[in-house]
Amino acid sequence: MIKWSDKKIKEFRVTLLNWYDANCRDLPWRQDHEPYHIWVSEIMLQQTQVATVIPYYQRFMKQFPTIEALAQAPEDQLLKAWEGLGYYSRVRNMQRAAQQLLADYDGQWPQTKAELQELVGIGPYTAGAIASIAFNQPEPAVDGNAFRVFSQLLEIEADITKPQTRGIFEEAIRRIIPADRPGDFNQAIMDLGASFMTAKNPDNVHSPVREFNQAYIDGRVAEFPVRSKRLKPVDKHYFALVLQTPKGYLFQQRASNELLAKLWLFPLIDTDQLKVENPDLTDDMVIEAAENKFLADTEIKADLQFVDAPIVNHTFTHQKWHVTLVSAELQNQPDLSHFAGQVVPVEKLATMAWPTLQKKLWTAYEKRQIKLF
DNA sequence: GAAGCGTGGAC
DNA sequence: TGTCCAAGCTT
Repeated sequence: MIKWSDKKIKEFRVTLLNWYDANCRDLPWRQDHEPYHIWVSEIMLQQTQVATVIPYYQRFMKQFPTIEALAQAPEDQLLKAWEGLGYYSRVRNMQRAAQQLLADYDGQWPQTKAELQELVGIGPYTAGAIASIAFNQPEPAVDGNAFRVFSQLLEIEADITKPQTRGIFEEAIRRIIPADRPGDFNQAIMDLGASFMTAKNPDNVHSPVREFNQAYIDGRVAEFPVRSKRLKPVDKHYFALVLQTPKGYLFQQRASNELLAKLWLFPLIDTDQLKVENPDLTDDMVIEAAENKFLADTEIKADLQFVDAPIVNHTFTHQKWHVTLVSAELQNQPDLSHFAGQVVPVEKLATMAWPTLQKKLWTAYEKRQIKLF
C-alpha cells in the first residue's frame, strides 16, 4: 500500500524526531509518562483544543491526583471539574474505567492496545496514545492530526469520516512508526499537525517534512484529508422558566438519554412539541401556553407574573437551540410536592456543574430588564 | 455504519 | 452570523 522505500521511511523518522526533539511543545502532561497523566490528558483532549485543556488538566490533577482519588470522587465534584469542557460522558466514563482498573486489574494498567480499549471511554485513538506514550508500544494513534498529516504525506484519498478508513491509516503508520520511540513519533505527528500542517493556513514552505509531503509537492494540499460534509444543526425552540422562590431557584435534571444528560438546568418547555400537540397555537400565545403547561405539570399554585423574554441561542453539534427566557419571583414558598426537580438556594448555585447553556441563561436572567409598570 | 454527544477558537 | 474544526467514543 505505502509506496515509501525503507530508506525513505528511515529518513522521515530521523527528520521528524530531530525536529520534535528541538521543537516539541512543553505541555503539562508531558512532564512524565505516568499512564494516569497520559490518560486524563487524552480524554480531555478528545475533540478539544490543547489551549482549552491546559487549565482544566492542571486543576483536575490537583483535585484528583491518582486513579484512587478519581475512582472515589463524588460525581458532582467530577462534573464541576469538567464544567465547560463538554461531552460530559467523558468524565463519567473515566471514573467508571478507574473503578474498573482498581477492581479488575488491581490498579495495574494493562499495557496492550487491545486491553486498553476494553476500558470504557478508551477507543482506538486513546488506546494507541496510551500504549505508545506510556508503555512504549509501537501502536498508531490516529487522531484528526494524524488523519490530516498522513493523508497529505501519502495522498490517501479515503474519506476519514468513515469508520473503516482508520484501518488504512493504521496500516500505513505501522510501517513508519519507529519501534524505539513510538510515543514521541505519535506526539510529533500531532505537533506537526498543530503547527505547520494545520487544517487552515498551513505553512508547508517551512515544514520540516515538506520533502515528504506528496500533496504539497503536487500542489494538492487543499484536497486532503477527504472528509464528507457534516449536517447542519437542527433548530429547536424552548422556553426556560426561571422561578425564584424564597428557598431558591427551581431546577430540573436532564434525562439520561438526552442532550446534557443528568445535568441540572432551569425548567425547559419544548415549544416545538407544544405546537405539534396544539397546531392552532399562534406564536404570541406560545409563551402563555408554555407557562400554563408548566404550572399544570408541576401543580404549582401560584399567580406568576412572568417578565421579559430575551432569547438565548446556543449551538450544539447537531442542534441549534433558541431558548426564550421568562422569569418570575414568588413571594411565598409554593407547594412543590409535584415538582420533579429541586430547589437550589442561592448560596449553592456555585457548586453546581453548569453547562454553557445554563450559564448563558443565568447571564440573560441577571441582565433582564425589570419592568416597573 | 450512521447518528448523537459540548464547547470554544479561528476566520 | 455561519462554518469548520479540535489529541473521539458510544450506541
